[in-house]
Amino acid sequence: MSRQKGCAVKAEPRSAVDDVVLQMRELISDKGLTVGDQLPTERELCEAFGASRNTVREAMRILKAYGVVEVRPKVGATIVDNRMASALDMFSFNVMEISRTTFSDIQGFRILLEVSSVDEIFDRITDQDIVELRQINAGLKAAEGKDEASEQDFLFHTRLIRVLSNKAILDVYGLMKPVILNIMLKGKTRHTFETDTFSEHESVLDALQTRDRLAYQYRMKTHLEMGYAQFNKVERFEEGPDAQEGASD
Amino acid sequence: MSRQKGCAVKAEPRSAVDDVVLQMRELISDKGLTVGDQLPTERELCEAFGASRNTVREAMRILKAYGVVEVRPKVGATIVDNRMASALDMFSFNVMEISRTTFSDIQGFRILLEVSSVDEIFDRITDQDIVELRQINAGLKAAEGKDEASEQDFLFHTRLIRVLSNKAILDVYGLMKPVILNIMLKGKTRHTFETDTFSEHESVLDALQTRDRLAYQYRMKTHLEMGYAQFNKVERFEEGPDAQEGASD
DNA sequence: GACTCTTATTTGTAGGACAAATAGGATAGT
DNA sequence: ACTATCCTATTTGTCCTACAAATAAGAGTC
Repeated sequence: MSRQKGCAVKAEPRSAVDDVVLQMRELISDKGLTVGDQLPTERELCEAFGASRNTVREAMRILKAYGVVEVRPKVGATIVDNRMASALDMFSFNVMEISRTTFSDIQGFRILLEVSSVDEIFDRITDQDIVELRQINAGLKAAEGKDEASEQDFLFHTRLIRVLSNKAILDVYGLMKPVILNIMLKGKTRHTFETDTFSEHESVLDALQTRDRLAYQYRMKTHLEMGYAQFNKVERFEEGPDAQEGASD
Repeated sequence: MSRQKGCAVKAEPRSAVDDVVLQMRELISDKGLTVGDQLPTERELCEAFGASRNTVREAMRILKAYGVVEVRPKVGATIVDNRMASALDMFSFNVMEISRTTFSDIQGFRILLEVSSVDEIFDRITDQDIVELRQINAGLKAAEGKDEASEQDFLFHTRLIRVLSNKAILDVYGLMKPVILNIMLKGKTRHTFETDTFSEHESVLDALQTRDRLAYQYRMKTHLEMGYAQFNKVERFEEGPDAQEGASD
């Protein structure tokens, strides 16, 4: 009933939810809130904006979808910046788009990211990182089946990428996960993971540990191309593995 | 009271709203719905998914925020594709400083992609590519305003990336477009584009033409870091060499 | 047959209730 | 005195009902 509320100043025929979103944006910039800061509780926002809780919640959903806030029970809304991840997610709506992308593109992308970033990686990697990478690789060797092994394989590479401390790249990796897992599984057996993949990873880690750039680049590139070669051998140009895809991410 | 998570399909500890979003995505891809098609009414979705209307509405808000659906009273939800506009909107949020990390991440990503891919680029680039790149750069110089100039700037870099013939990388570039445009616009004037940016591009092209790898890498890296420096100059927040609180997550 | 009006349906908003999660204080044990 | 555990108050998550606003479709009128 009190739908007409005090906003007579600029009472556009905007929806109440959009109105609240706008007021929240103003609140954020007016108070100079940044990442890590908290927003008022839902009920406080209701009072402040003269809107019902439903309306405030729908507005909050928009901000969440934008990757601008994160909400936890009891704690409330915290300002974050996950917009890149949100953007990727919203464009992954056509999962088919990226899935149909030829596998070789993804693999070429990975070679670029993991091999060419050698300088950054060497600058940043710590002994602790290498310890954890070896643990993950041990987990790969101990994996029960192909699926678990490929998960560990993927984890190994994302853990490596993580040392770049670049969330955008990590997000992209997450987006490509379904495709990458597919590549990893193609033409491999559990035994392959346990032997070849494992030792390839180990040799990469050795190069990392001794800070041997050339060895790292050569071994990592060979490793990645190996997987791709395996893939080509089996698949040969066939396409369409979307049947069993579950998007577990 | 019927909050017992009726979906026994795969009862993950996901929120009900996220669950509905997922089911809607499945519905869309299962039925092969595309732009212009209608979704069932809210109440039908409630029944279909066993969720309350509020939950369905919040899920719908997410899809709306993603620019995937459009809702009109009485008519219902129509599938659209305004994702690019939504992306732009969500990155227009940066009245706040929350973008610093994102910006540096993206810029680091670009350096990795455009500088480190030098071998691939040199292998593949043709004279025709360089001709077109010079045309685009001429367009940059002739641009009317900042916005048009930044578009040309972006086009220049995507055209360069295009020679990699890697759709995955190109797609990722497309996704990052809103952020990249933002970076380009920060601390630049139309004049800056016309002089500095233009000549930096030209020197990069010269290096490409003469196949001078070192010069290419140096110039491109400098060019990209220049943009980032401009950005920092405006923000005026970066002090220490690396104040990374990269405690992961 | 064309126009206007009513109606039924659907979305938009409000407000209340309860469950679930949890931060922070209260309490008990050593 | 200090730690560990439990309790409570607060906050988000979900469901429900009710009504207003918008509007497509059909009924009624000229």
